[in-house]
Parts: sequence; C-alpha cells; structure tokens
Amino acid sequence: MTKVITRFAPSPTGVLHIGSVRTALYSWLYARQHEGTFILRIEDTDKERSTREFEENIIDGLSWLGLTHDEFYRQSERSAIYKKHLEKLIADGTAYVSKEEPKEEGQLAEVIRFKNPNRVVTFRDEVRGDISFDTTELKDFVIAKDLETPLYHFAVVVDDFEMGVTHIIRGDDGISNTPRQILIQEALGAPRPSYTHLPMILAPDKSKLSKRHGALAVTEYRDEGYLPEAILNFVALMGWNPGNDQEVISVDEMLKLFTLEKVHKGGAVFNIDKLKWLNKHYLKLLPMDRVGEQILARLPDDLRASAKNVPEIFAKVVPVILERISSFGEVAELASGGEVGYFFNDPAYPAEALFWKDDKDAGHTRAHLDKVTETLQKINPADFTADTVKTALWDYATEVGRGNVLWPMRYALSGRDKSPDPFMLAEILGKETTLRRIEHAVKILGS
RNA sequence: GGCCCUAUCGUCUAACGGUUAGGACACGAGCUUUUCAAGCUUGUAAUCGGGGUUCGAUUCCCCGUAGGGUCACCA
Repeated sequence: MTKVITRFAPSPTGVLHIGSVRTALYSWLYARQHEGTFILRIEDTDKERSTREFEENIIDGLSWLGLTHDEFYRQSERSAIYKKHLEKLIADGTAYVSKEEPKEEGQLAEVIRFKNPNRVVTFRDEVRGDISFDTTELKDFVIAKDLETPLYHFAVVVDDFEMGVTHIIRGDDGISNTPRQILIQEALGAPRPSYTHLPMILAPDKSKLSKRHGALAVTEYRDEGYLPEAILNFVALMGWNPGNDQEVISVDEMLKLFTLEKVHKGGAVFNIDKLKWLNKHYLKLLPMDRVGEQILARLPDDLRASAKNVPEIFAKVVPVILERISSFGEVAELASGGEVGYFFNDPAYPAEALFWKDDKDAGHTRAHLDKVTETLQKINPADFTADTVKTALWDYATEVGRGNVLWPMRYALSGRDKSPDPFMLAEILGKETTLRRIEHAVKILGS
C-alpha cells in the first residue's frame, strides 16, 4: 500500500480563516492517521495579490493550532520545475504557444494554452460519488503566461504530481476545477489522486464565507482569547461527525474516529454561539494559574497593578471571572463594564441603591446592615469564608426576609446591581474590607 | 445564463426503508436557599414541494423549487 500524502495549499492572498482551517484539519488528520505526510504548499503564483504578511498569517495560524506540516513549499520558488513540464507538453503537442489579441490592459500577446481534447471527464469524489463534466466548454484554456509564469491549474497539477500527493482534500469550490486539472494530469502522465471535496462553510446569509462576511482570521480568534482545542473541535464538527452525539471531541479522538466517508455533502453555516460554548467548556479545563495569567494580561493597567498588589485576592477573583466569560477577550469588556474593579477598590453608589425592592426605609436597611456588622465581627478573620459568613447570617436573613438583608449587604460590598453573592464577596474581600464597606453603606444611609 | 453541487428544528447535526424523527447551540420556563454568572431539570422547534418504487419512505428514482459553487492571461 502506498504512503498517504496530503497537502494544504492556500494562496497567500488572504488570512487563514475558519473555512481554510477545516480543510487543513481534515487533510492533516487524514495524513496523520495513516502515518502519511502532510504538506503545506503556499500557492503564490499570483505575484500581484500574494503577500508575505498573509503567508505568515497562515503559517502562524496553523502552528498555533498544532497542525504541523512535514514538508513546506512555495510555488514561487519552483518555476524551473513548471518550466520543465511546460516544455514537455509543448514538445508533445498537448500545449502550445498561442498568439493573442490583448482584450484588456496588461494582457499578453502570447500565452501558453492547453490543447483541450474536448471530452467528458468523469471522476470519483469520495463524498459525492461520480461526477462528470464535458470539458469542451473550457476551450483551449491558458495554463501559463510564459514558460516562467505558470497559472494556478498547471502549477497545482505539477506540484501534486511531483510531490506524490495521493489524496486531495479541498473545498467544494474546487469541484468545477477538477476536470481541467485531470486533463492536465493526463497530459503530464501523472496518476490521478483521490479527490474529496468538502462542503463550504457559509456565512450567516449562506453565502461562501469570505472576508467581507466577517470571516475572521484564526489569529484574531487567538488574540480574542479563544483556545486552539475549541477552534479545532468546532471546525471538525462542521461537515463531519464522529457518528454519535458527541459534541466535545479532542484531536486525539478525531485521529481515531475521522473518516472521509462521514464527511457531509451540504454546506454548514458558521455559528459563533456554538464556538463560544465550546470555548467556555475548554476554558474550564485549564489550570487556574494559567487562567490567572491570561486574565491578568487582559486587565486594564490600573486593575492589573491592583491585582498584583493583592495576589491573595486576585487568586479568588479568577474563578469568579472565569465563570462569566466565554473567551479571555471578554475580560476587558467585563473590566470596562465595572465588574472587576470593586474587588480592588471601594465602590461608589447612591444610597437608594441599597434598598431591596419596595422597602425604601433607610432605617430598616441600616438596622439590617448593623446586624450584619455585629454578626460578622464575631468571626475570626482567619475563618472568614463564604461558608462561615453564610452560616452566621442565614438565620437572621431568613427570619427578616433574605432580600432585605442580603441585597443591601451585597450592594454595599460591590456597589452593583449584579455581582457574585454577598458571602463569596465577603470571603474575597476579607473581614476588614467587608466591614469597612458595610460601615460606609450605613453612613450614607444617614441617621 | 451554461455547467456542477446541495437540501432534517433558527443554527450544527443523528437516524446505512420500519424511531413517539434523537442530540447539541441558541431561545423560553422552573430549580438551585437575594441579584448576576455557572449548574441542573424541562419546554417550543425540522424531514422544501410534487410524483413515483415499496406492505412501508427523512432514507431509493424522477421532476420542480430554493440555495450555493464555478465559468480569468485570480487562486
């Protein structure tokens, strides 16, 4: 049995986006699970549109995801090889130099055309079965501008031939290109590889995912604090499934379960909510110290400084923040929304905010807070945990109405309508700060 | 427009002729001992239409319809 060789062949005319990632992943999986070779080939024959920045973006993205390649090529560095084959085709008479009348600016007076045998080409697609095309309408298509400048279809076929690619796995926008590539292949005397065309990943309006449809670079997801395992899990399940209800799947499991036979035919709309859900799932699996580092890095400068000053408080804040984000990028939003600052700085708020629902009586509220103070003072600072605080307060709160006690207490500690519960806040802030903030609340309620 | 491909909840999908058409995300409700988050339970929600084949079609065939792709001296 021959060795499996797959390739991912992006052109550096755009960033590596989710759709390309899936193509790369499937090719990579297939090569890896067959102990084959995975080639990364940069298709930069279009010098006008290809840039080094895009190439770097693609390489960075793949390496961040862990989709490692065994061989690397750049088509712009292989012109001697294309030239050799071009000359052979011309000598064989399957290609010829053609005199042209330039119709557009920049068009050449002489190009190399392929002598189209004008026949029906049938090929087998691993997911769709046999597909037939009449290639007559292709005419004698152009395969190179000149001997030094091959065009896409020609370069692809030569490369796949020269590199020994056995399995071509690409997007289904490549289906219509296949017949003409097969024609070239046959003229070259190259073997026909196995073809698998993947259904498109679509924008919400069901059009092909593209830059103008908000297709972000994976490097942008990385920068927004998404995890590679979440991205990989997410794209793996768009167009393929392990054959059961499993939603969370690791790369190791994919390596065991992936098959071309289970790849879908229909396109899939990109669903950011599911990506977020998956990312949150993987976030929870991370070691807390790593989560802490990531959160710290994304806090605004002043809060980061505060957090570093009181590491014992920050350590307790980390899980609280983790519960409220689906990617690390949301830490910045959380912080700018004021949902982090109160852990480190005493909050400011109007006295009325302390009132629970309909009870607008400052005297009642003050009395409850006084009772809280009195109770909490009895707790040893070393035992000032959410549990002990809750236990100490619970009976009283239940007796007089939990909201009446717990709302003003929580508000005094956080200064916000929404926050973790007052017991957790008390533990995080510690006895001293807790009592100070409650005292402040009592003060602004007046006498 | 020609050619090619596709079609199950809003979205991702399961069901290799026989299921009360299943799961997940999102959404709604409830619970979780005040708010938020998280978690748990639960609900709403789909086989594009029409013909066949068959005892029986989501599943096979045909025709429509819709969507997408592709028709460069781009990739």
